[in-house]
Amino acid sequence: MPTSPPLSPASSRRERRKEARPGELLEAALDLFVEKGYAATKVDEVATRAGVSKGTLFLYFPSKEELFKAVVRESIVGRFGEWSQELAQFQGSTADMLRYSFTTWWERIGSTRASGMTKLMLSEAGNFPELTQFYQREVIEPGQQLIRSVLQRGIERGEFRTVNMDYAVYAVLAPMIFLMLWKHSIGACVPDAQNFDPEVYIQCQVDQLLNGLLIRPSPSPTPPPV
Amino acid sequence: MPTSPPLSPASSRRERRKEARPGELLEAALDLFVEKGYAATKVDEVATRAGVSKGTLFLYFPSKEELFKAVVRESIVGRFGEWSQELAQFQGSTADMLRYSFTTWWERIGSTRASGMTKLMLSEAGNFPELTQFYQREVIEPGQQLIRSVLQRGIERGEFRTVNMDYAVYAVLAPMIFLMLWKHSIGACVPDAQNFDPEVYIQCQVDQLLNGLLIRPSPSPTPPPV
Amino acid sequence: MPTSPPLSPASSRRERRKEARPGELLEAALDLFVEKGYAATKVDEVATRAGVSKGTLFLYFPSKEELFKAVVRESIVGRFGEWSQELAQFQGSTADMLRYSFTTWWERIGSTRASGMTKLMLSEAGNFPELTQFYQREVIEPGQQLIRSVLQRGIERGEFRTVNMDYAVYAVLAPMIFLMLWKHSIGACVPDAQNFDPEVYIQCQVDQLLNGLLIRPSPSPTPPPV
Amino acid sequence: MPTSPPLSPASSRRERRKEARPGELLEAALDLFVEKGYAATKVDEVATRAGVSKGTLFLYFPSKEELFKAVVRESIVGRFGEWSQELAQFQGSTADMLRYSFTTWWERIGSTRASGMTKLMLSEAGNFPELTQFYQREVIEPGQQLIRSVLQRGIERGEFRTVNMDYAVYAVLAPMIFLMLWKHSIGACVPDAQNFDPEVYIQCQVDQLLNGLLIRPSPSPTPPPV
DNA sequence: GATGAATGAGTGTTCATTCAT
DNA sequence: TATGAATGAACACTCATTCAT
Repeated sequence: MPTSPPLSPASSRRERRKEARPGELLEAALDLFVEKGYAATKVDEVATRAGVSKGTLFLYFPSKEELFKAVVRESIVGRFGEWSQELAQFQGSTADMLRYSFTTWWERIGSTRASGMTKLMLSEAGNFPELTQFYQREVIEPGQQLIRSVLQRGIERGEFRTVNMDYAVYAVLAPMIFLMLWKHSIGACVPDAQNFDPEVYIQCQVDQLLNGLLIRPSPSPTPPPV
Repeated sequence: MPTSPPLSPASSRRERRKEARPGELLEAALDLFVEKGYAATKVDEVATRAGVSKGTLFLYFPSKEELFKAVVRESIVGRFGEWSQELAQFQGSTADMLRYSFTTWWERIGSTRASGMTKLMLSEAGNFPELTQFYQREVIEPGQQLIRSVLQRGIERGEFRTVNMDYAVYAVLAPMIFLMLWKHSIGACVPDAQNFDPEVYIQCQVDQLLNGLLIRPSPSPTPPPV
Repeated sequence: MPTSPPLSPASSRRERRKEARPGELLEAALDLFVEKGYAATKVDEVATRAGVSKGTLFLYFPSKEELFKAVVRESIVGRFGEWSQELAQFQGSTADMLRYSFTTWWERIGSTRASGMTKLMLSEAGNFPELTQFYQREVIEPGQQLIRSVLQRGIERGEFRTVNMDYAVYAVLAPMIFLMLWKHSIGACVPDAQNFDPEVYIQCQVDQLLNGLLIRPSPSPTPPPV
Repeated sequence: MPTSPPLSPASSRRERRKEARPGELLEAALDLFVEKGYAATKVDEVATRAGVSKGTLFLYFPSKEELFKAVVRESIVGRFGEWSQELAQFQGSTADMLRYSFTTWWERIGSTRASGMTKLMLSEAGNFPELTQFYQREVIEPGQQLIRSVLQRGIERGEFRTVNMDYAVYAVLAPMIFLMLWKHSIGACVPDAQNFDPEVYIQCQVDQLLNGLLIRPSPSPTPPPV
């Protein structure tokens, strides 16, 4: 080819951008879906925010619905594997382990945009049943498994009471889900709810989770070593 | 004509229907909003389900948005007064009181369609800022107050630990919100989540709430009388 | 009849009102049609302003269109007969006669609601062809005839130039129509057009009509008596 | 293929259409607005007549109201500049100048569809207050200024009587407005009004405007040179 | 006669999706 | 590959008209 080869950085930038297109679109879509919900998000807006035309969006995603599904799939944290390993190697009391779990969850998920995704997923579950099942399979189930393993450890090591495992999981899950939901609904709208501090919330929830409400003879937050 | 005369004119079919219209429409709207979400619910469908024409709906509600607001108001607001009185007169331990609160909440709200509206309200919060503030003011705030009063009683009577009240409220609220959310999202889509029993869930949550996870010297769920 | 005869004024009032219904409706309709035009006037509003229900309106007028036609027909001033007689007996110069015509037209038509009717008729002419023809026959034609007779008198008495009668009529008509139109369009919207005085306008138009723009040797507004 | 290649890409059918769209839509809208009035004109019909779909119309005009405004702006505004210059350079008597003004007005506005828009604008003035003010500012005011300048010239050169300028303007304006109104209302509906010749009308109006009705010593249409 | 609840065809407007360039 | 002009099916909402009471 006698024409000039793509030496110019502009050209390479373009190439890079080209490959990055779907990612940029997913980013933009994630933001908007989280911010406004599925129906209120316009593909036009997604494309514009991603810096491409509406037509281009449909080059990569055959429909708005597929775009949404892709966003959910893409933004799902597949980090349960490493997380699981991390916890497997955890040294120390299970109470500390639980506390650590909550803290790292907040750092890695709760405080990031991924939490918005979860809220969105839960909100739209009814309209995307297959997606919901996918989500259940890929996120919920592994997540619950992780929680279960922590609880199991606590029980086996004689630190935790022997609770009904099937439902105890929710005692751990609920505060997390609640926090994600709250942040993206009431918390984002009602101004005087702004002096709600997520990190304090988490500390209180863990404390509550471990110690319960009732006065106990030995009031130490962490139980005495057996 | 010897046949029964229309004794009470108010009981004529037309008249009765007229008075019932708003209620029937709210019923239909409640069903559909809960089932499909705000955007996916068409006013046509609401009207049809209520057995009237589209025009009639607009006779009673000036817009879809107002219809939604009316459903929210109707389906959630207003029972806090009697509830509050009920609890004020409660005899017995605060643990029992808490258990009672959860149970009646489930009977009156959690297990009804109102829970679907709560889920929807939280999902759509961002799209209806004024409604969200109304909801915060009329529902959330009174609800939290109720919870607070129970916790306060427990602490004052020496039954509960002295916890950070501002955040302890969420330890009670979160399981409820979670349950409503769960029922209407994952729970409604994932078939094998069907062996999830809300009543067991509630019992477990209350138990957990009171006793915490950690082993305690006296393992009785309700503490021995001091 | 043992029941009380309708002696009460309330009853007679009602009866009177009943007979007056169509008139009240026409009044209200005239006001609203003039104010907002045909399309922007809602039958609901007409009925409400007339103090009856929408259904009642349709008892007297089979459709909005017929109501409009009735309004036009009703509000037409059938006073051309007496007017014609009045002018036939006029003593004095035809210039004075013209001036008198303008003045009385303003008093009887131009300054009254009837002028709004004319504006309305002209605005909606295209959408009500049959009505327009009726209007032409009942209003325009007699009106032009009246103007023609004045001009004719002026010419025959040697006061007016011999002008093309078919078109000279419009020189008299145009200022009147213009005034009616202006009042109800620009004049009603543009605030700074408020220092427009219709009576001065009329005086100027008559003066102009008689004397023209060009300088003339004898500059007296009214010509010297022959 | 030996057939002519698309030499200029801009001339491709699609491209050319694109650029022509707003114009075609304005044309169609102008026709329909003039023919049926604002309310009776359906955007569907406008689009169809312009050969596009309804959606396309909203690509170029955000609402029916804006379309209407655009038609008004397009069809009437903007020729005052050149007109003003033309008249400033006019040589000859002011009577001739006035006659010339009427003639060119008829050629450029009166006889075109723009006159229909003027009529519509005046009819709908009350329903579009902001548009009416715009119209007043952009059309009426400059137009009156033009007329005023002609009259001023006549007076200053000693050709015209010293008339009340504020109202004399209407003596020139009224015949024009009347003609536009007449053409599109009575004139378009009443068949026997068809032997009304606008050009004769204009000649007569100018003659009348200059000479008035009254007999004058020197009956020459144009005054003798001073 | 009078009501006003009910209707449903019709209207402006939106927006995901297509496709010629 | 990327564009953006074009589409048309849908939707919320209106309002003249009907009719049981």
